[in-house]
Amino acid sequence: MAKSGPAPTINDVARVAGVSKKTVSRVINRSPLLREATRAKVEKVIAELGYTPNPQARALALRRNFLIGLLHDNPNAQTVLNFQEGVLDAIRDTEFALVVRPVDRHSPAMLDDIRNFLEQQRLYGVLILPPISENDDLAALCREMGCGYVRMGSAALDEAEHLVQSNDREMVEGVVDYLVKLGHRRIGLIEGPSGFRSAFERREGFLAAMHRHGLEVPPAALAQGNYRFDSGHRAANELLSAEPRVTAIFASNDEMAAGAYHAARERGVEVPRQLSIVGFDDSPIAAHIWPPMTTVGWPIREMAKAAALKLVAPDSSEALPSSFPARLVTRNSVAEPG
Amino acid sequence: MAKSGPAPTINDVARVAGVSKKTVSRVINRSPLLREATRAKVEKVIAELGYTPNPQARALALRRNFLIGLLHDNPNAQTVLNFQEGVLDAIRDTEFALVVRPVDRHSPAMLDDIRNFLEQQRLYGVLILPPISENDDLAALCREMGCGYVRMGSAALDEAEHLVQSNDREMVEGVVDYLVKLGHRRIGLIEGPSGFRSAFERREGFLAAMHRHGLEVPPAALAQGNYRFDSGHRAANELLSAEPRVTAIFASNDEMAAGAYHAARERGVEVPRQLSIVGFDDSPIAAHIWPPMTTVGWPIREMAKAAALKLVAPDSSEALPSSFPARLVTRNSVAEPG
DNA sequence: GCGAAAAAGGAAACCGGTGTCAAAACGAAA
DNA sequence: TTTCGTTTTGACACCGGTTTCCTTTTTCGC
Repeated sequence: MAKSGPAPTINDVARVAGVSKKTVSRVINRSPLLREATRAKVEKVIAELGYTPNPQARALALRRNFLIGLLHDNPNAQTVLNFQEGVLDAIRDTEFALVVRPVDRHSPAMLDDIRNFLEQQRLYGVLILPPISENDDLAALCREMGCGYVRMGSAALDEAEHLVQSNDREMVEGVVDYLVKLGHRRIGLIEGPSGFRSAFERREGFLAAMHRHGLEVPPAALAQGNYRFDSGHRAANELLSAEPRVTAIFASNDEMAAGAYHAARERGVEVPRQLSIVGFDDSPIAAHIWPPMTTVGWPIREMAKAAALKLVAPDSSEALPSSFPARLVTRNSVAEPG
Repeated sequence: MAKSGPAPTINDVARVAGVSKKTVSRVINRSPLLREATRAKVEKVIAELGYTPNPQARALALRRNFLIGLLHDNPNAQTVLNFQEGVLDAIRDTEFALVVRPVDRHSPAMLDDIRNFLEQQRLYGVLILPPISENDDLAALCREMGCGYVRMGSAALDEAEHLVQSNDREMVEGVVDYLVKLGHRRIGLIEGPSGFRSAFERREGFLAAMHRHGLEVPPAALAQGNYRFDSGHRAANELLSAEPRVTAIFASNDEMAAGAYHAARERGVEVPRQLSIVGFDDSPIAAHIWPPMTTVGWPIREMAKAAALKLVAPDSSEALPSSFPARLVTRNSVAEPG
């Protein structure tokens, strides 16, 4: 393995093995049209030289490359990072690589930025994380530019081939069932920002379950947040100042739930004895806050893996599920009311 | 801007503009050997056709590509993500893209994995985040493979051209000064894992400052952690069971400091009235925990930007600092003792 | 207006792979 | 041993850029 000098090329391999480059190419691509003896001979030389095909040359000749992009604008770092790891699980030992692109949802130039990015890099495809995965213009842009894409979402945002989905609505219903079973009747909701599909699904799940249990949801039990810590703090303050006070709060994500913890603490309301709190996402803060928070976790890493496979190997991924079940992570922020 | 069909190539531009491909290439590369009229003519056609050079073809011809890698194995998602954004700040509007590669520090195959990755992708260079940035074998591997690299670190790990550095040691000394000034005398340290340069620097800073103030550091005031939440919890329990009890704890990162919060709470020790706690990193948990944590923050995004520029534009980045000052972020986890 | 130097532009090869298609090698049947 | 039909293999063009080297054009002094 001579490591010095320029990396060996397909020509070097061909010359040393005494075959044509095309034959080497066939070996690399596992063509079945090869005699076993030839394959062995070439593979030996490849190993000796430590040859690796040049991905840029391959990309050029094949008119496609091996870069998959990750587009995100995410309030939750841990989710994004877990997602990255899940994608890596899928593409490790393949020639694909993952390029990331944080975007600014609030910038009016976002779509143009992304268009430039796609034009420049000519990605094989992109994976889109919520919340921007809910942007239909973005999906349309991908289609228009002939760029593969898979969206992550909490609802049926797109055709199955472009979607990996979680069942937020059902899970929220499960949370409400759980709280009701413990005896809670006055349950407050901290909603996510309007316009977000995930926020919508979670609210609908909440309202549906409350309705199913025959429980009222007065306006004072509904407060709006924006998925950020501060907004959860503010929203919880609203909920807690209404009488009769709610005995439980479901927040549409963990950050806001953590904000609710603060609000409760400031008011001398003890969690969970006087107030139960449930979050959503199972982000690290849920485990680290005191008392540890009961929340809903979704299998982000598996979802990421499925999304990546759907993009790079649509055939083999048909067997994989497109919808993933979240699960309740029970910790210590919930108790019987009173 | 005909968006349908295959993207226009340099040949299309040349044909439409009535010049040779070389001339178009000169325009793209801003060659000064061009008449203004020619440049204008070609640029007009480029704009009309919506032409973008194919990066794979460019990479092939130039024998280098425009991918920079991010190698990390990080306990802190927010840091990694901030870093990614900082890198993006630097390479936005350039042809570079950022490829991420989470690695497993504990895997014996790590170096081989990374070698394969570098061989396969032929990156322009890599950015290496702590803690694996402290791995000298990894740096040696990059050199051996002719791959550019810049390491982030809390000490002089490498030559200036390969390093972007924070001044952890000084900052920790500042923390101790601050605590001493408030009246603390018995201060405990939760160390990071041995073998980590950042952990070493932070400990040395701590010991140096204590020494400078003429304060003792009995063995019972030193506890070992591994940068994870649980280890902070355990270490704080050790510190808090020794008598006379420490009145302040400095933890080498925020996660461990959060663990110390838990330990204090479990023992009925009130923060900050009975125990002051200071963390390091200014990660989100520091702002979200109750009471909000005083900690040390470093300008990760600026450092990332500097690191990326150092890699892709070493000339222009000479003006940028290589060492960045951390700063104390004062919140509510520190009070006078007693 | 002329010649020379400088500037501008083009032809062809090349980067390292892959596709096409024809040639060569092989095996079985005659 | 020849023939014919498969398999294997190779020659060559091509992907979309850049580089080298050479020709053409322009500029300018005289």
